[in-house]
Amino acid sequence: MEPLLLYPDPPPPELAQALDLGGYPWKSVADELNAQRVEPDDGWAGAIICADIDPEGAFSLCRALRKRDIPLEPVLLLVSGAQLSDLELRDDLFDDFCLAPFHPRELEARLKHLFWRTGRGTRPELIEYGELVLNLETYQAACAAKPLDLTYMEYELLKFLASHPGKVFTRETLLSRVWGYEYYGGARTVDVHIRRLRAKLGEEHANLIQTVRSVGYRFGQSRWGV
Amino acid sequence: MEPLLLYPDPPPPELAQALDLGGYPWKSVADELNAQRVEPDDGWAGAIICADIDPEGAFSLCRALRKRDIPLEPVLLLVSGAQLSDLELRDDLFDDFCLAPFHPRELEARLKHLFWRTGRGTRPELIEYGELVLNLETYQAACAAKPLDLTYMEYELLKFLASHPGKVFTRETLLSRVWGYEYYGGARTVDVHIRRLRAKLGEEHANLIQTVRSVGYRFGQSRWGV
DNA sequence: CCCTTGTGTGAACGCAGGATGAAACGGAGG
DNA sequence: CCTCCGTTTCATCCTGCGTTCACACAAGGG
Repeated sequence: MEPLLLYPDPPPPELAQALDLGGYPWKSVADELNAQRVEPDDGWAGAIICADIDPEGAFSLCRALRKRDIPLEPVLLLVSGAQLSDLELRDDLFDDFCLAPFHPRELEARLKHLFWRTGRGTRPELIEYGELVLNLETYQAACAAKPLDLTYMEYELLKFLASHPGKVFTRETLLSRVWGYEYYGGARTVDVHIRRLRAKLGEEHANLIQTVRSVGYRFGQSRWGV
Repeated sequence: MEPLLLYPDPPPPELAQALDLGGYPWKSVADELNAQRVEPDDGWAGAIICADIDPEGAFSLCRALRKRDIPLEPVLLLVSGAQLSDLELRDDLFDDFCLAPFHPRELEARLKHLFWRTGRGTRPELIEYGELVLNLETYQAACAAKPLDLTYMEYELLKFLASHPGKVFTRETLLSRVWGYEYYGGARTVDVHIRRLRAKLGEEHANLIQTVRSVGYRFGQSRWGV
């Protein structure tokens, strides 16, 4: 995901913290010139402008962002309660605003709704390990940029293993955690699914799933290296 | 100025008071039927839906308002902090939201900004995906420049799927989001509608809707391709 | 070296979940 | 009241895939 543009530089610590916790990358800038210089190749994902410290600079930056050939959006404004009445005259400079001090979850909800409105969609939930990527929303998996056609149980098994890399699971544990607690069937079922997963991962990545003899299976490298 | 639609009936006293002080006329309604009965000749100016008391009724009213021939907008949602995480999947049901308890001036600022925004018609009236086009204003659909004759439920289902391309939905989710929360019927109903959609899309585009076995259905491809 | 134990391999079975066809239901309009 | 059309439900068929087995192979221990 492209980073968000933040103003001022440095941004308020609680803002930076909220974005970091939410997993949103960001860069802070001091003015429009600075913004152009550090702009990533793919452009900004949006902007969060903090207007309660330096309103003048904030609004002038908003104006500059909007005057670009491709206006930067969405723009989320952080304002204090005392500034609410000033917003009316600047409706065109921002897409949404949030009262400071804000609750991190309100900020995230506003970001998500803004991204939805502006058509950028929300970030998909992903599990990544090396070249392997699992998209939890679309139930799709890919390895080395090549999509894997996994069945339901294969996907669930791989998802469970990949979300605990390095950890060894016995067949019984896998059966109870992936198949369900009340499951009662042969433990060799796990073997077969592991086999099919390895086959679909391809020879090159089959070693992502390792056998730990007389114990079970492990995804990825152990912490001590192999 | 036309009145605002308020929910529930009676509305929270602090909401009514804030609007009265701001000089905004309003009428409160108990449901969509009620809303149609007391609707003024010139229509509503917008809606403020309080969702922290009765979320079910609130969201179902939102949906009804959006499904009108001329969707009611703007819709401002009042939510409690605990509901923030629920908003993500209902992005299409409202235009802005405000945390309760709210400051009267924040509410007014949001209203003003909403009126400004909607006055310029920023709401997307088209959904496009590949050769498929949905015109939300005329309730018409076309695929490969050929018009599709869809029934109401078919259109609603396709609209919902196409506005979340790539994402997988279970039948239960589809029933609750497209048919409505209070819907209680067999899940196979979804299958039949999917079948008809695929048939009307034609053999060439039937694969726009994919079956994810033992999970549900997905519209379109993910960004990795198939 | 054999024996035991544990895992990889190939193939077959059987069932659940989805597709399909058709009939019943219900509301709107004439 | 009847008819039409959209929706829902039911019954049936079919396929994918999860499960199981039998066997071959590898590892480790005495």
